[in-house]
Amino acid sequence: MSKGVRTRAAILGEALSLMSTDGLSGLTIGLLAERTGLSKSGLFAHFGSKEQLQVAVLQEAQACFTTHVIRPVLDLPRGLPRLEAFAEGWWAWNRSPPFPGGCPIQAASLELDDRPGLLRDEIAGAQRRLRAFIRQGAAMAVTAGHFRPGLDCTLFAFQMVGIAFAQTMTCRLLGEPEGLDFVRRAWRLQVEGALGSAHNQTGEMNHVE
Amino acid sequence: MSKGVRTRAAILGEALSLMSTDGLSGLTIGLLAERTGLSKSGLFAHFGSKEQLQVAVLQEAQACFTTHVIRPVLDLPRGLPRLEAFAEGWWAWNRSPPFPGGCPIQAASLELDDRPGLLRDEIAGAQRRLRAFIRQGAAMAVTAGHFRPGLDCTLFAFQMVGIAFAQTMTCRLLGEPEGLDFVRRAWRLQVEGALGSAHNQTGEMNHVE
DNA sequence: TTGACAATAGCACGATCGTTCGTTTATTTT
DNA sequence: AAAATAAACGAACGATCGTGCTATTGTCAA
Repeated sequence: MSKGVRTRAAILGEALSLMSTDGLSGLTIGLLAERTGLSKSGLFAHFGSKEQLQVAVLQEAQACFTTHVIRPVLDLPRGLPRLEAFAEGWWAWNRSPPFPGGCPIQAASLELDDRPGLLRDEIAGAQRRLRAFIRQGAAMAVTAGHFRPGLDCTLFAFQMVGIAFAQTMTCRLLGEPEGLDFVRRAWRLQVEGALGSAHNQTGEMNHVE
Repeated sequence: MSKGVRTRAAILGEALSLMSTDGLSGLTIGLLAERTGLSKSGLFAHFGSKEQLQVAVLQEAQACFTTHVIRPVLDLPRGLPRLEAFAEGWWAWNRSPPFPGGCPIQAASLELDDRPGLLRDEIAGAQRRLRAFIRQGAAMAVTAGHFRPGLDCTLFAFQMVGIAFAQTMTCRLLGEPEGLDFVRRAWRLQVEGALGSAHNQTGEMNHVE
């Protein structure tokens, strides 16, 4: 591993921290150079432009998410077990990601949604891949007989994304300690609504007399 | 209405548009002065500091939301009718608010969640009030017998906020035209899960044989 | 160990940032 | 209409922004 890639990695790590608290627009070359102990121009040479730096940071954020949340659950059996583990891992990531601030991808999603360009394409791709992962996870649960046939897995992914956003708002913006409870209960309701008919007798939602 | 308040209102209107596309951090005094046809210093004098300008813009955004979404539904009967109308109004607001970009409050919620200060307090207050409105709306539906007794109205609000965020991501970032369908179906599932037992026989979720 | 090359520093640039100040122009009140 | 006050301007400030250059330093293979 040559010197170049090593410092580049260090820069990206520091950039992730900075971006998690100050957002993509708060990620400034001067500030980043100061925190990494490099000169502005020395740091700049690694990326060639601000936009390429931003793209690199977004990709680094995705890689970090994959390492911390996605990869660990791939060892688990397909279907509900993997999906449940992923959910728990995701909630943990959202509450306390390996950065001082919140999840950079979530923040960037709302920051960039009205500004077409390379950056929005990058973040949109990330969100599409995440949704596809959830959708496929739900589909596996259907195949395995955990979830009922005919479940709309795309809608399932949509709902799960919503829970994640609501969690960030509750836990980070409002700082409510019981936020994680709501997340788990909302998720439980969603899962119970998707279960096969064999398991559909339990849960808060069923008040059929 | 004196001259001062009139131009101040014009400034805030333009500021809302600018903020909806470029975020709070993209709301710059120079740019705003250019768009309103004022000089930088002339505009600046209206607020005294950048932070006070930002606070004023956040408050203006709340007032706008109240006018467009909250107030119209207060004429409707309490309980489910009002709640349903609010939902439809909110989805419409999220998809196409009266600004060129997306909902500024949603964007600011994720932009500011890690930066304590006046601005975060302002936006956190806005979100708390919104949640309280939803919670009370659900509570009225319980009182009216539309929703089942014992419904957790706080959780209900949490879930609804999640749907709204997921909608913004789907419709604005990903640009999927069918996004509104998912919103409505997710909302329908949530409502059906909250109905009183008299209505609980219908809907996608019930596959009890 | 030296020569080739990658990595970093230093400096300067035009632009824009938020902010202050003194002045001038509009508006309102007397 | 004149006096008093409010509103807007123009110019400048130090700071920082992203981005070019030209050196200088460091790293790695021959």
